[in-house]
Amino acid sequence: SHLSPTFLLPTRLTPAAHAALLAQLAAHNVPLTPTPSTASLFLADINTPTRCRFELRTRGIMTEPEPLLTAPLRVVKVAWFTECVKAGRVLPIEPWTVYTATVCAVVVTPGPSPERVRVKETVREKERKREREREKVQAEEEQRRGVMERARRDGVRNAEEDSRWRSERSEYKRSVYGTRVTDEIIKLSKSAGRGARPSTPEYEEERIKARGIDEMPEWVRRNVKLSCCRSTPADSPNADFIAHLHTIRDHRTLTSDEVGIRAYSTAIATLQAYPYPLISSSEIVLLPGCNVKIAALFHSWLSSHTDPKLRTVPDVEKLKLNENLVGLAMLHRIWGVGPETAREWWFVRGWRNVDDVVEYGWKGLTRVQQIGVKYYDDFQKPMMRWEAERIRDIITHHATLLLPGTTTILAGSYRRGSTSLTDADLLISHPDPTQLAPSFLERLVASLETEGCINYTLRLDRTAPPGRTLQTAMLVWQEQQYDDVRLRTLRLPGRNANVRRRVDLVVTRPETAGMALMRWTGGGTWVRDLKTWCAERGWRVGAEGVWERDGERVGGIDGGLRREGEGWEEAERRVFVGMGLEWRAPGERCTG
DNA sequence: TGGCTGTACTG
DNA sequence: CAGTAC
DNA sequence: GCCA
Repeated sequence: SHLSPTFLLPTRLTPAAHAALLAQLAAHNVPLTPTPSTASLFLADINTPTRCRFELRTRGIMTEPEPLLTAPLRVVKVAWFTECVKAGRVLPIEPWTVYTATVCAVVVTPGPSPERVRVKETVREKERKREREREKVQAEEEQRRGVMERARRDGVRNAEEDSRWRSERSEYKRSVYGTRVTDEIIKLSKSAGRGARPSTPEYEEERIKARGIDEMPEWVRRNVKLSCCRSTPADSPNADFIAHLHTIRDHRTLTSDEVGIRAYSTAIATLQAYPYPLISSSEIVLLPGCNVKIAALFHSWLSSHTDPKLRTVPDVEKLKLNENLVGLAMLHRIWGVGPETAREWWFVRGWRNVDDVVEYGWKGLTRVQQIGVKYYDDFQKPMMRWEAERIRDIITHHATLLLPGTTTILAGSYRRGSTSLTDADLLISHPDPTQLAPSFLERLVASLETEGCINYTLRLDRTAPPGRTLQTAMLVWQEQQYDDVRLRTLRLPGRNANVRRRVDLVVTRPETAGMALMRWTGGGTWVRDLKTWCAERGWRVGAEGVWERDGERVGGIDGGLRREGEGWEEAERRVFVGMGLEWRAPGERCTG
């Protein structure tokens, strides 16, 4: 009661905890104020003054640090209050005070009010929780019924309902019966260990129909889980089914389900590496990174239709029709808009399309989001390989003017062989380590800007702390090729109709060229597994791809560009060797 | 039952 | 720190 | 969601 107007900052509090605390504060007659600008005491779960200042600033309250005795405003740990309650009396506030300050200005920001922030959190959390619950229920149901049980029952029912499946030599029939039998095998071999299979005569005939562990690729038999240790081509005989897993992973992305993203990425990478058309769900369970859930999805897909071209997974189709997800995906496609922002715009602000974003929120967007919105359409358009090559040639030209002897290579999906690209990743280096000044990237970007090739710099690593060997720039590119007719007849600068492209530049010192090339060639899961591979060996990847063990550089790994005319690929090859990995052509790293 | 690749910029 | 990107 |  003798306290000043108090505001509870919701930062880092769950909505439930926030609400509970508010109720508790009210119950103890703490004078709560609904507007932070009128408060002089803030309760918060924040540990640093810097963060306090930031939190207040986002609420339009500009502060300067001020000594405790004279400060009119202070931020205090929530724990102070809870301790007081526990002690049954008012404890000294000083030990819990994180930040003391004076207010220099209060700005009425057009941005979200604290209340909106709170609402935002609530909605977001609810959404996530709802998703989690839904999936948990679904998963439990899967477990309860059991893949095997379901496969068997469905197989029987289908066979009885439709005599076609019995009379025809349809692949479907074979697969259903194959499923039945091999599920038995899996059950046993999973528990008894790989390769342990029942050899009773009644299985002999059936085993021919479904692929057994002995007929699996070598990496399956060896249970190789990391995609960097096997070949993953771009084309898969199971592409149709894999596409459904992609849909689920996209959903997990939009709901910020990190674990789900990881799990489905692993499964996708495995199936993408699997060279045979899948016959049964039991076959899937043998694959590393795939288990009953993926098998259930496959079974669902397999039994959805006799015609492989028309097969679907009902649960996935529901996702595709979910208008919330469709909307979120659309907003998420804006460069600079991740899952959090997409959810806030869609659920809290109610923006339904990119035009809504422009109309109602333009001023509140970050700079890169504005650029992302501006070129929304262009950035969706795929780029042909020759375009990436042109970009490479132009940049190489400029780089060489700046520094003769510069060498470049296109990485990313271009190097993996994609025919259509979403961006161009260009690596730049020089065989002589003494030649690459820390400012090289900045000067190169400046040069390209002067030339008019670059519209915007989305991000640029400025001159780096000593020891950094690698710098990146993320750019918006537009080829300077004007409308010739207008230029000649009207003598006007024609309208440049060229599509804006995303271009990433990576300048690496020659010592780390091989590593950088690996990193930027991808794909995503491949690189992740590469890091896992190294972590399993006690190796660490430094920021610029320097390989260390206990602070020492790992012996034998030499991914440097050599002066003697050796190229990028050679450098990368030596990294493979040094890490004890078999060389994989870029086209075999298509982990999706 | 815990852990999941790892780093850097921006606001 | 949270969000985003590679 | 899968694995150790």
